[in-house]
Amino acid sequence: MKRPLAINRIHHIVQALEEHGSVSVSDLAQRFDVSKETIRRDLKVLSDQRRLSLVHGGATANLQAEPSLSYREAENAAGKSAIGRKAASFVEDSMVILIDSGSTTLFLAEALVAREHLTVITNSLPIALTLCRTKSVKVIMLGGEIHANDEAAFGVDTLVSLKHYPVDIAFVGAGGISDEGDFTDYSRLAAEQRHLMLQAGRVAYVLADHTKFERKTPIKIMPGENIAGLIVDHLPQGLASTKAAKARWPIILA
Amino acid sequence: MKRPLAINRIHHIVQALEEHGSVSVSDLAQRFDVSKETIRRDLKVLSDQRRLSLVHGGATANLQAEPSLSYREAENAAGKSAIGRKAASFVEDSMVILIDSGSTTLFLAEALVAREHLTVITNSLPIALTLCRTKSVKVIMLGGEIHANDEAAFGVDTLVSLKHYPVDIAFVGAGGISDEGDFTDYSRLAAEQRHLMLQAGRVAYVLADHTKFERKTPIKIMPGENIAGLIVDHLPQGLASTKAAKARWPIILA
DNA sequence: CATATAATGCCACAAAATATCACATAAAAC
DNA sequence: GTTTTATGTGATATTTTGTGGCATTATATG
Repeated sequence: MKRPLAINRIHHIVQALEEHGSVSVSDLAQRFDVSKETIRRDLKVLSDQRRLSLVHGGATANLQAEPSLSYREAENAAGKSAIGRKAASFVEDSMVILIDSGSTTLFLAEALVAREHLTVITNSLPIALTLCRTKSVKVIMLGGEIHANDEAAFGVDTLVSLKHYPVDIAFVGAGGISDEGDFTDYSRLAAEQRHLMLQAGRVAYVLADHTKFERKTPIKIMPGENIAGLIVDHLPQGLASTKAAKARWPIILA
Repeated sequence: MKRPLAINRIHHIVQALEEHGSVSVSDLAQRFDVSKETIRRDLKVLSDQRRLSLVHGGATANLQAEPSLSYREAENAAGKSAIGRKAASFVEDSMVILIDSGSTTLFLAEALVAREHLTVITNSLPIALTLCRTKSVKVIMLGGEIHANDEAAFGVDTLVSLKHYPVDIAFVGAGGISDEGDFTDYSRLAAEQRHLMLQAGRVAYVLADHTKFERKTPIKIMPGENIAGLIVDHLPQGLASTKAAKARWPIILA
């Protein structure tokens, strides 16, 4: 039996996506007279290439206009919110705290809006904006090059400014957690910056929701001696990263 | 058998929300021919994503994600918008430009969102956020203490960072214009910072709408030799400040 | 202001559509 | 001929949706 070329399907799917904004598995299966499973595999390939986003029943075009941070804010919002509130419970009035960029830490910032006499140092634009509008929290923005995905500053300027502030508690995020229990990041610069942020606080907490235990990013964030705990929403069972993290850090469940 | 893609509903809901500002559960249920419970679940998802706010019977657009309500409701928005567009016309691709904080300069930033290969240095949180979301403009944030009223960074950190960047054009605001035609500001620090911002550019433009000619603020911003013009929406007649400014600076009408 | 009434929201469960996975098979490549 | 790749199939798991009962909220009416 002759087999139609798969590349034609792929091409057609991309075209249909541009035309209609979304495609459905059943429609495509019927149109090309192949099984739905095959279409799903095609869509998975395109999804891995970031050319579309999978949704139940099909796929949808990647919207460029949608800010990536807001998108990440979307996934596991409940868990991240709980982590934010838990982290906020360690903060007392008149403290100087450092808040790293990220979707999870943004929830921490939101949990702090009612506080008074607080000084917050951050490299995140949305966190700075959220807290400065409260008028009761003093905000210091760390400058530097803005990474669009994080909506936050990274770079030499950031690292230099960081040194000038005495920080009571540092709240730092992570890109992922390795099988050895190390916190990891996607770039050397980000990992170095997070390392120095951890060092900057008298004590430091790492904020990570459960999805981070399955996410592997290539660079290790060197930990400091002052890590008081890893705040998570819950621990995924049966993962090497979970087991290693439990052995290495005090786990704080939100 | 075949089920319409849920993502299309979501897209339509978001679109209807942008168009009308609010949506109702019953209308949506009828339009898509699904149960009201399904619509409620859709709205719940969007609510978790902070893309709308639930209200009894439907949902309303969420303005919280907008850059800044205060800026959007700025007085003389039309005039400031014209100034912003005029200022943007001096900017060419691949330039490095400095944009000061303020409501007028925010309109300049919005006029630049479609540009490519541009580097923008700013101390303003909403400007940085607006431009970094374009993904085609490189943004460098000047750090420092955030002043809540300006939603922008001021201070030693800001001044120090400023020195490291070679700026083609500096666009600077002003708190007011004195009877001698000098630009003035609220505080010594802000005036000093604006002075250095003016100096930082090969050329500099001052952005001020007509209301500034009647506004007197106490501290003089020392001007540099490189001021290429004062961009205004229109000149109020019969004021000492207008006459003096016309004599001292090239006036550019937006 | 209190109460009645209708509309809306919430929850739990069941049914249907869809997704996932392991495995079998046929085509293509070597 | 063997290996690799693509596709189909069926069992099982997950997600989505609708329904009905009950709680809550809005609106009208007295």
